[in-house]
Amino acid sequence: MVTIKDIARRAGVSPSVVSRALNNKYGVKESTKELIEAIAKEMNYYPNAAARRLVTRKSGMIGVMMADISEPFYAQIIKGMEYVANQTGYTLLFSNSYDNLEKTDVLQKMIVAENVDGLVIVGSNVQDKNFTWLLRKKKIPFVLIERNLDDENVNCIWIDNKKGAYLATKFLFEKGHREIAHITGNLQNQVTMERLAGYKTAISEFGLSDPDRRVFHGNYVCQDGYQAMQDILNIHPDCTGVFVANDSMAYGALQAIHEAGLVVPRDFAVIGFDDLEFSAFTNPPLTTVRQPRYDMGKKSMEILTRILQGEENNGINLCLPFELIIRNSA
Amino acid sequence: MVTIKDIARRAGVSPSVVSRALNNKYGVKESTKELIEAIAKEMNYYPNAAARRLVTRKSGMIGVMMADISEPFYAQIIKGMEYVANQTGYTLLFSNSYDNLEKTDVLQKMIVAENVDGLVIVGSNVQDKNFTWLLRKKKIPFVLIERNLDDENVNCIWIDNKKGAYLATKFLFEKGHREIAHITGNLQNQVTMERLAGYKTAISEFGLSDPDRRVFHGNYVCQDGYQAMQDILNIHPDCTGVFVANDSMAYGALQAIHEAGLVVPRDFAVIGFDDLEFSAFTNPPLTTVRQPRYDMGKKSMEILTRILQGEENNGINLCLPFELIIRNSA
DNA sequence: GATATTATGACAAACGTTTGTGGAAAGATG
DNA sequence: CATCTTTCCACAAACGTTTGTCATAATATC
Repeated sequence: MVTIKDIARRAGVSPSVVSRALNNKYGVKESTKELIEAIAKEMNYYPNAAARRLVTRKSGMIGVMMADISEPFYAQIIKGMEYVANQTGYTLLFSNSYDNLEKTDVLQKMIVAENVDGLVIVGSNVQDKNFTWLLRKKKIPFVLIERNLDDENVNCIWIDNKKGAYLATKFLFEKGHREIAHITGNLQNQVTMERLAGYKTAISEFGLSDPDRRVFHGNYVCQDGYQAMQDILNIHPDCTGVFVANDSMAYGALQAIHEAGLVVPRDFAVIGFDDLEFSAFTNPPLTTVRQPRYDMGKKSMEILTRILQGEENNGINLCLPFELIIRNSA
Repeated sequence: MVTIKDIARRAGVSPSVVSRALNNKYGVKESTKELIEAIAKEMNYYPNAAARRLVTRKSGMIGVMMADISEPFYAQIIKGMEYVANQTGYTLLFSNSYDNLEKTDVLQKMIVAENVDGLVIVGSNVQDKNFTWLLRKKKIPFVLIERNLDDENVNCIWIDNKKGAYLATKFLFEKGHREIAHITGNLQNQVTMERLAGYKTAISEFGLSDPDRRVFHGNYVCQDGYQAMQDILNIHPDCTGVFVANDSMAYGALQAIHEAGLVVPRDFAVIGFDDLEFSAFTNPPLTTVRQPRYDMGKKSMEILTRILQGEENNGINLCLPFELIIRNSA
């Protein structure tokens, strides 16, 4: 391993000068700085991250917590975050919070063992006061994606799920559907509840039948949408449209409808939520509510880095626009 | 920050004893060990990773390089890797090698700055001797996924792409298709060439027309499959089947066929490669060659950890089985 | 040319661990 | 009781940086 001392020896200076030179600090002659840089490059020197972190008490890492990194929903968010992380030199450290129990320990490790400089948490339930308390005590900035807390000390990036769900349902109504079902996600999830609320508001507003009657539950995966859709077709043969809480479940619903011998959108209308990459390629292409996922990731990192550089304070609350993408499934 | 010294003071022992106690090392009395553990827990102690890494010269991290973490292809691989990483306590450090230029620098950082204990590289072209040289010199074990080098010092996990492609093409032939096209991936990629070779072998063997005539190129994304399929339909109206080098492009192909007013599989047969989660939900569900992606990820980490624990040597060459998944698109 | 000022670099401490070495206390053996 | 082991723990060095302080050399000022 080539260290700062090796370079110092070769350059005939002390290690501290090398450190200052390589970090563009004040107090080293231009010519020796150039010499040192040349030697460092020639010797293929990279500063040891552990040593640097130990003394600076900064890790140069941003922790990213999500339910399950392999969910396609997160792909664009990650890409957005990486885009700015690459520019600013931060390293992203991912961690899955499959269930909430684990989360606390994973978080602790990220915060106190790995010493992350900042944190972005997407879609988790952070009622847990312990958690924000720790972060605040250690003054670690964090931003929540898919959450809208009205705490003016926490940064949030979100979309208006209720309105999105409302408009999706309304779209079905305007297409002439009167018996509209809804497949929800996990009921512990705040987003689920917001979308459900938007659906119910629309149903009530249009004077349709009891809003609770046609609500079916899933957990945001294809298979659940498939199952729920089969139930809907069995229990409510008069149904002609469904608003599905996310695209993955909508895929399953499309298949169930198809297998029942019905044709979308002629016999049954489906509208999803998220606009995953793949939704343009379903058969028929899925009408859905687009979330600006790439932007969500990008903004989250931008906010974080600005706070870390002292250019901005906590308390950003960013509501991003969604967009109704009309394709052929409704 | 609560350090080992704080615990030592509270327990009335020296820091070294605390370290040994917490790491289950020989030489500390059972009762004091229990005392120390209790205090550590009460004070919510987590060892500082930077300090530990600095002295042990081990990072507890495994670097993972892939072209683009947001590609759905990698999701299950990642999940497999995480499954064993969670058990063994390693942390995964991801990095994208969008293009090969960057790769070297990213790798250098991973290896010499972050000090990763091991590396898994999926799908990259590692002809680059510089690269393996550095890893070997530093004795960092690594495993290549989707590669089959006959260097007996490097660990490889792969599937027989040529055979898979051959069987996929053969399947179309047996279904009665005589004019079979192929949409390839990026031609710089070894996997692409293997699948192309399998296709050509089949075409030649069955005495079909010049194998090169119906080969079209894409770059593994939906849009390319869509485009290539349109070209096929225009240029070769006699074509009735296509073997597509991966599922993403097959999705695009399905859509192009559908938009041309043709029905799959009645008018045109499509067979893909990979078996992404989503392929069961296309319309019609996609017939494809399944790669055991979860297993690939899992095995890669298992091999790595065994090597790191000295239980095994380099030179593992693991050929995993693929499987022809017959659905309704062919 | 003497003094004041600035530019440059050397020195050493610190970050929080791990680990080799040695020493004291406790126990075993005769 | 003397000696030999063993058990347990304290001490100190080391890992590769960064950074505050101080010394010297170079330059400027009069």
